[in-house]
Amino acid sequence: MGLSSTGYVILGFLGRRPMSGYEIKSLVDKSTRFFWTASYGQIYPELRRLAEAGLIEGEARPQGGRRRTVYRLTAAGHRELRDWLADDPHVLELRDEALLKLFFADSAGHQGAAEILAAKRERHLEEVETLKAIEPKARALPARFPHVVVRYGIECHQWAADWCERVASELAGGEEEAERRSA
Amino acid sequence: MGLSSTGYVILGFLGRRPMSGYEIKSLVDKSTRFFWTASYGQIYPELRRLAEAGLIEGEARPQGGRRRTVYRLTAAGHRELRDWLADDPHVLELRDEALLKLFFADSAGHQGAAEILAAKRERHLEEVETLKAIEPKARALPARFPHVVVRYGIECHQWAADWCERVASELAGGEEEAERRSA
DNA sequence: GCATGCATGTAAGGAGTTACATGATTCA
DNA sequence: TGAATCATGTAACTCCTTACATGCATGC
Repeated sequence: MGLSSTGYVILGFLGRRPMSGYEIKSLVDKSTRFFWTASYGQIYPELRRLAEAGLIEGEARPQGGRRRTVYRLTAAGHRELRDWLADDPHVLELRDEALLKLFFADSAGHQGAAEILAAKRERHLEEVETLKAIEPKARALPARFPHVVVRYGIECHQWAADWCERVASELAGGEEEAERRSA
Repeated sequence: MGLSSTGYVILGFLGRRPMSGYEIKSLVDKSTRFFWTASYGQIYPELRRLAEAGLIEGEARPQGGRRRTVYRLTAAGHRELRDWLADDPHVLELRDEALLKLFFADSAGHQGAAEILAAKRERHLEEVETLKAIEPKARALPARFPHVVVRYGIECHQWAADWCERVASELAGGEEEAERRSA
């Protein structure tokens, strides 16, 4: 079928229960954003395309005078979601500016390298804190896997933070030696 | 100065030694692509912009009848590189389709979830193999940090593969229990 | 002679973000 | 009354990839 990646996020959320585009966006911001983002500029046009393709159905559900459209999966949408889940995942991309800087850290001096590592560590620890704040909510959900994924995030960022600390002390040890040699 | 992200990759490589756009691209493909990609469509226009901004200088260095331009950092380019390395890194983005599927795995059944975990594990192990093949070359480099970063990649993907295995067996244990209950 | 690698580039298009515009409702 | 939240949407823009075009050099 060749849906956009955002299309599958939408199908995934609608697989749980019917909801509006706005609600999908706020759930994305609270959950999948750590490994898969989506903006209004993608979500609303994609909702229209999915409806045209017959994978979802919209129903007007105004709240007072505030217009609102709630979407649900059709039978075809359920099939599409299941097929996608059964396919081998392909996208696995990382964009890590700290790692890029570390890669070029020979041009930064050993003080510079230490700062890059410290900043990277700090950043991962912030992510750990953010995810730990979310964790209880994920655990309370009727669905089981959101919590599994949150735990992945916590453990992964903690691992990365620990790696930074470990490498920083290895580097500091090596530097002391180098200083003795050059002294 | 507000360079594009590709601009800094170029400055980083030129910080080691002068080289052509083609060589930058092939080095990116062999090294930074695991956490920072760049295509010809970005590199060649960016080389021109960097030259216009006075951060790099191109010199014609044909090989026989084959035209070739080798770029080097100017003093301003060195400064720009050092300033960028000293700035706090900002971009840290992950796009992991397997994690997205796992997040929605409640719609996939426990067999489906097990398959997602197995596929994710397999993928991380492939990355480990790819990076292990590169590692000796990185270690042999005069620069020290490329090797540090390759080790990060190997250890990180190995950690992720192990996590998948651990969670898969937790899930399998839980499923046996659930089957006993429903039997 | 042909495949592979070196080398430079562009055009088209897809993906995604940001900013903006609009307007209702809720709650302090 | 004003801020925050709910709700939908678009326009402009950036970033980036893919595919293509060109042509020389090297080694089998």
